[in-house]
Amino acid sequence: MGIAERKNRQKQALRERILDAARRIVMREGFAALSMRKIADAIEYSPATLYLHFASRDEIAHALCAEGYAQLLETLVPLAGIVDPAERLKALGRAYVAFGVTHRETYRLIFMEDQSYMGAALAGAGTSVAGKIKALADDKAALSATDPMASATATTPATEVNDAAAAAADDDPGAAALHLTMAALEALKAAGRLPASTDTAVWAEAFWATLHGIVALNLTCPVFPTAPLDTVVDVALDAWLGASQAAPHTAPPATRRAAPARRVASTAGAGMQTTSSADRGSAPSSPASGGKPAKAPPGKTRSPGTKRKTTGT
Amino acid sequence: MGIAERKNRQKQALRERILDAARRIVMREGFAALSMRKIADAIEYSPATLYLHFASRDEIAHALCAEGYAQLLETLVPLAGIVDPAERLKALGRAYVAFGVTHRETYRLIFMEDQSYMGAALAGAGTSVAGKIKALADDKAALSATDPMASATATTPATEVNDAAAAAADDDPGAAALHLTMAALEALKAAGRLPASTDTAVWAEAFWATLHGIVALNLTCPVFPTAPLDTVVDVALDAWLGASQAAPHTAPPATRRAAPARRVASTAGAGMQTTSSADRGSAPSSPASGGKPAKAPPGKTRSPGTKRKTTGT
DNA sequence: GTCTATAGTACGATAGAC
DNA sequence: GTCTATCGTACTATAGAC
Repeated sequence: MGIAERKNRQKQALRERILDAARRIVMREGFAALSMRKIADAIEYSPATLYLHFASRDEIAHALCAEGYAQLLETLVPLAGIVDPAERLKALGRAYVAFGVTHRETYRLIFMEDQSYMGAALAGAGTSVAGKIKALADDKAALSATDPMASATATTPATEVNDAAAAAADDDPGAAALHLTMAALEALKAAGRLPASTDTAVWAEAFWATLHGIVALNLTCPVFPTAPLDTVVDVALDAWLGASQAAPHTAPPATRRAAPARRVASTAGAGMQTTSSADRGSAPSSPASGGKPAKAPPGKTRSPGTKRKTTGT
Repeated sequence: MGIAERKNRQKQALRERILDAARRIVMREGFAALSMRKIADAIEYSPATLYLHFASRDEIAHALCAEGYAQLLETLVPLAGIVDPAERLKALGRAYVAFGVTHRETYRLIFMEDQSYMGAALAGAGTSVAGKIKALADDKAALSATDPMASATATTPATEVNDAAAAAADDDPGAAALHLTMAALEALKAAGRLPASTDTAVWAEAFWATLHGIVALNLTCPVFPTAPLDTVVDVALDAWLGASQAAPHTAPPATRRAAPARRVASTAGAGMQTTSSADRGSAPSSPASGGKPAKAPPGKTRSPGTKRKTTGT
C-alpha cells in the first residue's frame, strides 16, 4: 500500500511543479505566452508528459485561475472582521485593487481574458475557501458578541452578517467576494447609512465594477492613472461611501469625510503604485519600444512567431 | 495627371477594403482571430498584397483602433452641448457604456487588449476629431451666449468650458474624451455643486474607471450584471453625481435626484442590454459550452489551431 | 510514466516572377 | 501592383517505443 501512496504523492508533486512553472510563465510573460512546450522546458520534462496530468493547456489555465482567485479571497476574507461596515467596504476595495495591481497577470488572466477563465476561477476556487469564510463568520460572531461597542456601531445583529457570508459560501462559493460586499452593505443599510431603498445586489455590482475599472485601466493603459493610484482609489471610495453615508436623513455634509480611521488595510505590502512587485517582467508584446521589433532569434531578420488563443476547432 | 490620381484613389480604395474586412473579422471573431491570411481571403487578394498597404498586422490593428476611438468620440462630442454639467456627465457616461456594449470587440480591442492599441487609438483618432471638438466648442459658445437660462445654470462663463475643450483638442487630442469630462467637472465645481477642493483630473479618471469597469465586466463576465445594465449604470452615476451634487453647501438631500430630464441620450440605439447588436458572433474561444471542444475540422479529432499574439521576436 | 518523433495546423513576412 | 511559392517559426496533441 505504501508504494501506491508514494506514487500518488509523486504524481501530485509533478502536478504542482507543472502549475508552478505555468504560473511563473504567466507572471513573467503574460498568459498569451503560456504554452505546453514552455512549461515542459521549464520543468525539464517532455511536452507529452504534461498531458498525463492535464488534458489541455486550457485545463492548466483553469487551475491557475482557481488558484489565483482563492488567493484573492484569502486576502479579502480577513477584512470581513472589520466592524464598521463602511470601513470594511473601503478596506475590501483597497485590498482588491492592491491585489489586482500586484498580481497583474494573474488578475488579467482571471478577469480580463475570457469568460471561461472567470467561470473557472469562481467555480474552482470558491469551494476551497468556503470553509474559511464560514470559520471567519463564526469568529466574527464571537467577536461582535463580546464587544458591545461593535454591535452598537453595526446596529445589525451580528448573526445577520454571518448568515449572509455563510450562505454565500454555501450557495455560490465563487461569488463569495461579492457576497462579502453585500453583507457589509446590508449592515450599512440596517444602520441607516444607506437609503433603505438601495438594492444591495446592484450596488455591490456597480461598486465592484468601479474597482475592476481602476485595476483594469491600470493594467491596460500606459499612463493610468495620472495621479497616484491610491488617490484615485480614495476618490472612488469616497464617491461610493463617503457620500452615500450622508444621504438618507439630512446628515451634515461637513461630516462626509469624517469617517474614523483612514487607510485600514494595506494588505499587499506598502503602496500600490503602478509598478508594483509581483507579476512583472517584459510585457507580453512589444518588448522594447513601439511595435514589436528587435530581437531576431536564430534565423534571418524575418520575424515569425505567433502565440495562442486556441481556436476551438 | 488624372491617371496618377485614379491610381491613388484605387490604392486608397483597397486600403479601405482591407480595413473593412479586418473590422468585420474582429467584430465577428474577436481580435485574436484577425490574421493577414484571413483578411486576404476576405478581400480576395493574396496575403502579400496587404503588405503594400500596411507594414504589419499590428499596423492594421492600430488603424482599427484609431477608427473605433474616433467613432466613440463622435458619439460623445455632441453631448457636450448639454448645458447642465451634471446631466452632461451622466449623458456622457451612458453613451460611453452604450458604445462599449454595442461595439464589444472594438471596445475590447482598444481598451482591453494591449497598451499599444490604446495608445494608437488616442494618437491616431484624436487628430481626426480635434477639429470637430473645436467646432462644437464654438457652437456651444454661441448657444450659451444666446440662452440666458443656460449661462445662469452653468454659472461658469461659457468660454471657460470651450477653452478647456479646445485646449484639450490641441494639446492631446487623444485624451479628448477625458477632457470633455473635465470641462463638465469644472463647470460643476464653478457652480458650487462640487467641493472646490476637488481635483478634477483625479475625479475624471476615477469616473472613467467606473464606466470602464462596467463595460469591461460586461464584456468579460458571463453574467454581469445580474440586474439590467441600465440600472447598474444609473446606480453608478448617482453615486458619482447624485450625491456630490448635494455636497458643499447644505443642499436638501431631497433634491438629489431632482435633475431635469432623465435619460438624455440613448445614442447607440434602444436599450443597452448585455446582448446588443453589433460586434457579435461566435465567441473567440470556446465555441460551444465549456472548454473548447467539438468541431473537429478536416483531420482526425486532433484539435490543432492556434491564434496569435505576435511575440516580439 | 516517460520519452522521441511526428502529424497537422496556423501564422507573419518576404523574394522574386509576371 | 499583384501573385505564387516558400521560409522560418510556433503551437497542440498523439502514437508508439522504451
